[in-house]
Amino acid sequence: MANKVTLKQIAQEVGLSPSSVSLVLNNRPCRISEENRKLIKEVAARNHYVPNQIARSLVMRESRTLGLIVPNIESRFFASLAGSLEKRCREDGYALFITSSGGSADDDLELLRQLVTRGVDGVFLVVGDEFSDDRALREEVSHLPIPAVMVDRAIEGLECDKVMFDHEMGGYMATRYLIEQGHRRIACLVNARRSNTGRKRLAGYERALREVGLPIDARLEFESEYYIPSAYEASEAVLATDATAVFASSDNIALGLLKRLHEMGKSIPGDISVVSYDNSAADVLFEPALTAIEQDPGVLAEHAFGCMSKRLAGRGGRRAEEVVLEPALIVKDSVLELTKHN
Amino acid sequence: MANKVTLKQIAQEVGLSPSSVSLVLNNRPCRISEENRKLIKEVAARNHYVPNQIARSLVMRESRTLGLIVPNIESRFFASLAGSLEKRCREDGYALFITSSGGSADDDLELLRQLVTRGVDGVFLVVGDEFSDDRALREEVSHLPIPAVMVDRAIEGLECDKVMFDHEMGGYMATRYLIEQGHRRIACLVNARRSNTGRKRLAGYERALREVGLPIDARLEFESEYYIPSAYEASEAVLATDATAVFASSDNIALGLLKRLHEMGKSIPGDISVVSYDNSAADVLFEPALTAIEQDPGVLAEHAFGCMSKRLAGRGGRRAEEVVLEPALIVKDSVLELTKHN
DNA sequence: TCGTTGTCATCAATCGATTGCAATATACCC
DNA sequence: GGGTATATTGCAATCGATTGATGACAACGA
Repeated sequence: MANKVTLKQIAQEVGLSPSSVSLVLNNRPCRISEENRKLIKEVAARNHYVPNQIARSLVMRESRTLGLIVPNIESRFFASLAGSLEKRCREDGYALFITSSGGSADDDLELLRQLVTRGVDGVFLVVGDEFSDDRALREEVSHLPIPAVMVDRAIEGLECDKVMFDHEMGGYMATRYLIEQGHRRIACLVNARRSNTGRKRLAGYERALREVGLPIDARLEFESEYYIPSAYEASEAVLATDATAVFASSDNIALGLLKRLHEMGKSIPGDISVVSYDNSAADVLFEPALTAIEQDPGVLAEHAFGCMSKRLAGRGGRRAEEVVLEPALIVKDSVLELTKHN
Repeated sequence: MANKVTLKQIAQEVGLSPSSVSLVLNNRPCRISEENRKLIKEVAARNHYVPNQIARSLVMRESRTLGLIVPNIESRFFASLAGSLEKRCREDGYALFITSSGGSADDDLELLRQLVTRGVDGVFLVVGDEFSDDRALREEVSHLPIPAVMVDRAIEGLECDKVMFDHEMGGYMATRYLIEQGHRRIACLVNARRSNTGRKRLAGYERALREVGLPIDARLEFESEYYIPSAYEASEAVLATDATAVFASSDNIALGLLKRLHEMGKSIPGDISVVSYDNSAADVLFEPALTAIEQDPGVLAEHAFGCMSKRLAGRGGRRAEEVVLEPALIVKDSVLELTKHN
């Protein structure tokens, strides 16, 4: 374990002042003899000198570092988002610090503070979906000294750049598609109690039904958290209905459902049709391949970075920007077309 | 977007010196009147004062922050490792900065520098598996001014704490199990060309065969990257052999294999048995459930943090510590027991 | 000899916090 | 009232780098 080498030490060794060393190593326009330049660079290299960014950003007031807070890095969707975002940041010379909060507003707040006080130039926030008490978090975000972009989900009523897919539209598209395929009794399995996105997807589901005059039947609306076991538990009740199709509002929910279906010896789409959400596990073999509403994390990342970039360049407008992206329906093999004899 | 508030400003507002404010806000033992204490805290709160960690760690020379570099955060295994590690760090009051390199040694190096110069107190490295040119990286790691712990994989010949599962043992266990189930023609699909771990797993596979006197047949050893499409491509050749079982040296490889198997109408384990690796997608429905060698990322994280913790406390030995963990065989339904009539 | 120009390099302030030591004010004691 | 304790608070250096302002010195012309 080597010691940290400082500018001053390098300066001492070459017999010049710290200023000169700094100037040379940063390739600033300055009048230092070619001879000394070489010497400085050589000594710096030999000593494995790396400038202390902490000291540097203290005076420069920028770190070319961005932060990201996701609720759970172990989720495929967020992992993918984080991956895309990091690549994008790096392209522009920013490092991205990815943090995972566990989903509670308190942890979110703590991480946000950590990032801010560590001098990131901006933060991407995937927070505020769960209905934990987020007043403190909201307060903090609204007083942030750096730009923030909310991604995928938002804290309600907060003036802040937002980039997200239209969850209501996604729910609508999924349901609409099932209707078009001749389904009339369509159940849904959503996380409406604890998630804004879940609520919106549910709203879309209901709008699609309403639009064609189908009844909104509370007995067909089921609740599940965004975790496989939760959906697995909830699925039994779903299967006890007379629904011919289910709209599962996330991949994990679909996976839980599938597991239960499989155990009960039901086949898809023979016994029941399924439309899933996210499509984030599309590369994994499913039997059958799941028809799903896709929201590409890469696209989300691209737009989020765009917003951030503008703000960082001071080109952001006074008002918050709101980017709403349209999800896509990816048709595969999990929906049966019913002959229409309703 | 609020302005950043500094100690000095708070001091000015309360009419005391910055030192006093610092002392009070950090709850240092000092003799400041109760009255002023209250005043300071109130003003600080009202102004949303958050200490600038950058300035602070400059003088304190510690940031209570750790860094992690993984090759690809989108991989389930690394995502899970990152998640576990972050939780563990937080328990001890450390924030973890997760970065994802993309797998090239150059990017690893760049990220490592970023982390170090940003003042993390230590780094966890999941690097050095791919055979890119890692001389510079190795050089850098060996001159690091902070503790480093290599996790899951290591740069060969580098004196540095290491925590990893015994990959050779994993390959051995998988193959041994297949042999015990009566298989004699056992193929393997590994990433031996570009991965140390792959090489070791292959070595384990060969040891198991050798141990029972089975021939090591190069025609049964196939190469695949750790990505689904790569395995998918390679799988056709595997299926053209007379193997009754395949050892797939990662979950992704197994998934690619399964996809191809499925397309060819082959059933598992009826037509061919499969043992996979990682078991990181265990919660996902596979048909059938995959028998696999499991290496729990949580365990890896726990030990890695343990090493780091020791180093940070100065309790680390002079020599590097090396923790080798034994993987576990998780038996499920993808292996057929053959009646022994070899 | 003085002034001018040009070249090479350094000074010193600054970023925002921490902290050992010094300083001031008040109280207390004989 | 003189002197010591004690309670409060401030000074100034420090961490490691950046940068606008300045200085030193040589060569050259008049």
